[in-house]
Amino acid sequence: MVTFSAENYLKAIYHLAKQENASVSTNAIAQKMRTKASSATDMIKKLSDKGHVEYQKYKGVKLTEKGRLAAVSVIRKHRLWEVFLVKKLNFSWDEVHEVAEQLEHIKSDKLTRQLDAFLEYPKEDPHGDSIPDADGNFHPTKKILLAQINKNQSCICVGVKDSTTNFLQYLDKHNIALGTKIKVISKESFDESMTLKINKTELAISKEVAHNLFVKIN
Amino acid sequence: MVTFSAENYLKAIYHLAKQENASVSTNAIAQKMRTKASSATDMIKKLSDKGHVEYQKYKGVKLTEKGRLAAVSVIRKHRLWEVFLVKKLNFSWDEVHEVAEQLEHIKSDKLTRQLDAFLEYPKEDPHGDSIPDADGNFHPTKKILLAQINKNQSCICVGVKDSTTNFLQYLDKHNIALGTKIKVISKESFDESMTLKINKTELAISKEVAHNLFVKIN
DNA sequence: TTTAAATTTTAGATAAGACTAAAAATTTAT
DNA sequence: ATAAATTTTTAGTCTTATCTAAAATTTAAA
Repeated sequence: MVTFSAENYLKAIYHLAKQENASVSTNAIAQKMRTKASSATDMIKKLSDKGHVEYQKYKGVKLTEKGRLAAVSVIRKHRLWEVFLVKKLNFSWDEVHEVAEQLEHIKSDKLTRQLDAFLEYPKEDPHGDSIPDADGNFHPTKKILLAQINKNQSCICVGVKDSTTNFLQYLDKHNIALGTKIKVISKESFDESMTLKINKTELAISKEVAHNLFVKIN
Repeated sequence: MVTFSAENYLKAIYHLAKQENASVSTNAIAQKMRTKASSATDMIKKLSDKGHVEYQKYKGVKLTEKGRLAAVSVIRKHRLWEVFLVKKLNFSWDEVHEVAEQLEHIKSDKLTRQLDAFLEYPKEDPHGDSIPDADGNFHPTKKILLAQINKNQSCICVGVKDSTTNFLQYLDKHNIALGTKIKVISKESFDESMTLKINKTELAISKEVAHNLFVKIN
């Protein structure tokens, strides 16, 4: 049985590795986990003993396939729960993370499977991040920043980069939510501002907004 | 912060105390928690230090109001999650307990509140047990055994006492589920068997069935 | 390339929760 | 009422996860 703490370390290592096969340093792990390097070393040894990471003293760690699967399983659960919280329990985007951090550790394959079905097999979480399937495979993430959408192109809001209450309230006020269809009417190259069409209404947005909203095409 | 383990002990003490104000012995707690008496003593001291129980050496413990509220809060969450699992995720009655044992420890008032609303404020869990409200008050449980229903009286199935797969499959086969309306057509005093009417169909059941099905009147 | 700085590991402590074995207190039985 | 049995507590050990301080190693700089 993998402990909650071990699962969190695996997740941290997974996120830090980003590009497959990169080695992650003890310090980086400690920072991400908000602990001390010595604590990270301790846990690394345990993970290594259990075959979740490949470890060479002073050289950092790499996830094994077993470790990667364990990490991705936690990420899958985290993201499914986030969808549940937003879609079914009316949580806002910025409230879900803390609760999902707890829910992601619940151990029950049936629960995960049924939750996935109940949510109708979502492909992305409320931040626009791809949800891995039960086998640990990712559907490639299609999310890009709104700033990268061309003139006259349409897209769908899938998440936010900045999830401060401030920004979320701004979005709320202008009727931008998860799934909202957005069409880019014009782009100003000098200040990177944009004009959008949202439900027949035009909206002028700044560079800041365009760079903090994730969308997907189609 | 109350640990998972402390929450489980509080729950155990609550269930063991049954009638308010009864003192619970160390051994009883240890048995219920499937640990040793010495472990129970250790935890009792911690709970006492934190004001969750009143403790006198060799005399057992009583929950304080603070302890009672903590226990009831866990029970509330447990039962709400059970309803969720059965009603929304198609779990059967006997599969929910293990998972609910994990989910009951998730800490988020908003989660509990919204889950309650999402489930439309259920009053009973799938076993027919009353779900305490957010202030720790119970709506009195109305569940009784089917065996206690009089001839010509109608009732609604709210839970099972015996939750073996065998029994659940029997119920399934005869179209008895949570919420099924049951009318008692006749009762045999010599073997305590009964004849029921379920959706226009008559069904003869044995004493064993009558004593393992919980129902409520009205 | 040798010293200085940063990183990583080890050693030794602490706290939570559990255990065993033994001591203390309470009950039960004779 | 005293011995025997049972219950409860204490004392000491173990594991997991954390910490601090010090030692070892690697990296960077002069």
